[in-house]
Amino acid sequence: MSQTVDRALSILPLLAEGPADLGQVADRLGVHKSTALRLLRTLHEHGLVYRQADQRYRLGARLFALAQEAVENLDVREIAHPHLVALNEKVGHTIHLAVYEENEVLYIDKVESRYPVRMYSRIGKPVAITVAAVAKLLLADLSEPERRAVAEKLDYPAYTARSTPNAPAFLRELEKVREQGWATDLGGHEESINCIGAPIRGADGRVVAAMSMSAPNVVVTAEELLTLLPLVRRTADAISREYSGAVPVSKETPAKETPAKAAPSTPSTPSKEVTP
Amino acid sequence: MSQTVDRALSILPLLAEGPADLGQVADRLGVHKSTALRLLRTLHEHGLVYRQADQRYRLGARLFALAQEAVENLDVREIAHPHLVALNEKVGHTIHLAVYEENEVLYIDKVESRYPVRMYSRIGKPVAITVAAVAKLLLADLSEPERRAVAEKLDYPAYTARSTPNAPAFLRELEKVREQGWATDLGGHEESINCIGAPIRGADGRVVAAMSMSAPNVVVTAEELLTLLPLVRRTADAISREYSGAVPVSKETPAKETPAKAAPSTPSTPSKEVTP
DNA sequence: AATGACCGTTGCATATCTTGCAACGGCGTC
DNA sequence: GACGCCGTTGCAAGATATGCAACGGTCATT
Repeated sequence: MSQTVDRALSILPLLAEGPADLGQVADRLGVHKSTALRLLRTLHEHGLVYRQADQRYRLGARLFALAQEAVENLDVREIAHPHLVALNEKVGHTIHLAVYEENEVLYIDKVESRYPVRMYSRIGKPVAITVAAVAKLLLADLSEPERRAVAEKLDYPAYTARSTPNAPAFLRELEKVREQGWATDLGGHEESINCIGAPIRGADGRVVAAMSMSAPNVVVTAEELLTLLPLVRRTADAISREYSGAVPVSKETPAKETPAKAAPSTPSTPSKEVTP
Repeated sequence: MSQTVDRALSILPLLAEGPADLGQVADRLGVHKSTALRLLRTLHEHGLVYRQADQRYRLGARLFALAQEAVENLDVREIAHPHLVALNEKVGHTIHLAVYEENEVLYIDKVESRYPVRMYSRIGKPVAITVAAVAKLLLADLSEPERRAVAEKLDYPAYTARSTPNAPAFLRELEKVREQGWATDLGGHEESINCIGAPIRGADGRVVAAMSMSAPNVVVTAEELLTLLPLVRRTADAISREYSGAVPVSKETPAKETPAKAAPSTPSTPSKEVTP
């Protein structure tokens, strides 16, 4: 809606591919060099792009800082983190936390496995949306027409033989996840890795986030992993309760029923917070 | 230099403080609501801001993705990472990697301590520039006038009694670091935490990054930590050599076979990730 | 239930701000 | 030494962003 800003912002994904010089940027934007120069200057002043020694432009430092602050403002994350760590310390496997936003599912927290086998995933990375357990959980909560709309638009890459092949299969899977209240990814993304996940719900029952536990076959089989499902679900439920306004329980005593905050229109508690 | 873009980008740090509605954004920008609306729309289309259920705006998902891609395009990081992991596996302490950019020092990689004691730091977070070992190393490499210019502009927060108190003291410290080729932070940021660091140099001898090892007093004393200095310096030197174009030594260095090609414009290896 | 206030949204006319052009200067190459 | 390449700047023309005023919806108040 604003041409100038639109062009300026288009530079960012372009630079994400790698450093580029003025001419390249101008060409790919389809504008005159002088125009590109001025846009880059403005981005530079805001720290979003950085000019390296060879005069080429790269994405800048403030981008990290912004992303960092953004992720820290997500209150689900704040609340969930200690629970995730506790679960990780109990079972040792990798724990992920993810949210759905604007047709994308992305990890917002992760606790690394204690086992030497490392997985590659990163906070901020978009998730393989058609197969990941957390993605299924988050999408399953959408309304039926929404689910269908999303499912139609997706690609269905065949990561493995067990990847979700197409939209109908995906929708069936979402239906199943919706009913049972938990999800799995058994080798759907990487042949040797299984995940189980559970939803985290807000006071109104809507799914606000999803968590999962992942482990490679070489550590535990899928069946063994599934025996941990109750643990995962309990953790997710505990997070849900706390997120919905319940007082954090002191220990692992599932404990006291605290009156859920009934206020439908949550008083605008400014979620202002300061990082030490 | 471009007013429109300037205004649009000013919204981002504003939203980083927390969600805000249209009126607030317009006020703080000093523009009409309709103008703010159009700017926000453009930002929204690019995924940089997200509109949550209560209609307020937040920083968006693409911001993470961009920061992520950006950090992965840093070739120093690519090269250093396996070395950092190896060092961490040997000694168990937390390892950081940082670069200097535009008057800021920021972490671009981190390998967590194996010990239960966690430290507070995050990739992307600006470093406590006046006390951190990595900051000293990076600034020490600047020319004398540059160092002075930077040192004058800085604030010198007294995190602890051992924090660098002022510019002259900082410049002396930088001089010392410059001569000895390594740096420490002994309780300058957190009373109970010590760090030792070493510089990573490019082919031309300039410092391109710095790494450090951190450990709390309760795990090892400062003296014990200092006995690990040779290990840190060797690791840093190994990274420097590889970054300068040398073939990775086959010894304990990770098995990443690459022809001795110094080309820095290496296409980043598509990072495999695993879905929960 | 009706009213009023608030907030986000839209169409439009004005004028501000951006754009492309052409020319300059630095730099490495032929 | 001259040429070509790339980043940079001043300027005029015109496209584009801006503020205004009005609309419509939602929520709180009476």
